[in-house]
Amino acid sequence: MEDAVDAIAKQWAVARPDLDVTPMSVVGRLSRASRLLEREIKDFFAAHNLEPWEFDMLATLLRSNLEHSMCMKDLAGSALVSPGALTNRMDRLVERGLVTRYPLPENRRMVIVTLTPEGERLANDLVALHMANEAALLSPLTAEEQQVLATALRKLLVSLGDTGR
Amino acid sequence: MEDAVDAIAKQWAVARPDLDVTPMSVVGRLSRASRLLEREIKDFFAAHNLEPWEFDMLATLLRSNLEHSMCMKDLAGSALVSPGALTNRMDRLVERGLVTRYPLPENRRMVIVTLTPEGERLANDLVALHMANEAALLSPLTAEEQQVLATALRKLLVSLGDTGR
DNA sequence: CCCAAAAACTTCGACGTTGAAACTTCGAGC
DNA sequence: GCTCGAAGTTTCAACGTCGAAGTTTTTGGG
Repeated sequence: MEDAVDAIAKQWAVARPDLDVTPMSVVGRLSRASRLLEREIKDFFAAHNLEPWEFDMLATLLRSNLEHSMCMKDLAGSALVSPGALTNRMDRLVERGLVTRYPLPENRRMVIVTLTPEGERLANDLVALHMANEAALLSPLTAEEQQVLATALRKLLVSLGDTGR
Repeated sequence: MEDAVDAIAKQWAVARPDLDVTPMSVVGRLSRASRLLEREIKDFFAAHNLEPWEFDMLATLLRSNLEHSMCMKDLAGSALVSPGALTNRMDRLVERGLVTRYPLPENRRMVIVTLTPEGERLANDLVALHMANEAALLSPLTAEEQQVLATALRKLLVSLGDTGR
């Protein structure tokens, strides 16, 4: 079956037959799939009165295995956002009572963010539901297809420098 | 080799061994890869004094094969953005002299956007360079790996309803 | 010691997007 | 012919992001 990117490729074949549009058939699909999945995920979290980025931050802290704490810099790197955006995000989570934020005594340049009990409970409850929702979104693909996707994307990510440090 | 998502999966294995995080290993990689590719592409267009969305709009018009014209609604659908965002984008492209915009005489509800000669020239010049840049970004993957990626993503996109109409 | 550079975070203005409300134009039924 | 609803676009406020400049704290060489 055809998707929107196939339609686009056909148009290029007429408008610019000299071009090889293979790269776009990968990059374009990556971009569109990511965009559409984010929409679905946003709807899912909206049903739980949460923004996707809010869950993302809580889940990152939950899995950190260090008293559910991280410094701002590592949180920003993990979420692929700028430091300024991170400050803004944490302002809101502190306000909602889901995390605490205070300077590290040994090095007061650093600010440590920690899950509150309420934040921890919320993250623990939602992570399972979130995985189930993602599994449902991917269910049209077989397990092998998902595996192949993950393997190819891992190689691409490594080449883009996304090696968790 | 390991990527950032592998590191995240390992953390979950400690924090929540009851969870199957396979879905995240696909969705997470899709999201990160898309994000990182967009960064690279943004840098590429910045070197040509253009925003990625500006090129996206020009290229969409260029390949439309209908006098390089489209109505606002179809442009918004093609770019996966809201109608309000489309109005904003076209305001800027008109201002830069890259497109014209006027109501369709037969149905004055519709607004038709058309490439100017300058917009057409710019799009034609950049599309080839853009494809070459994308090809370079994907070059760590073999042709077969790229093919496998495209095929799996097509299936996913169709299941998400992204069938160019 | 001291001063300069580096590191971590915050602040701030510019920008683009979303989503809802408003506006205009068209079409279908009475 | 009117009217009501639908379709296409624009407007607008709220929101989140980026990137650069600014602040505070730490480190290291002289």
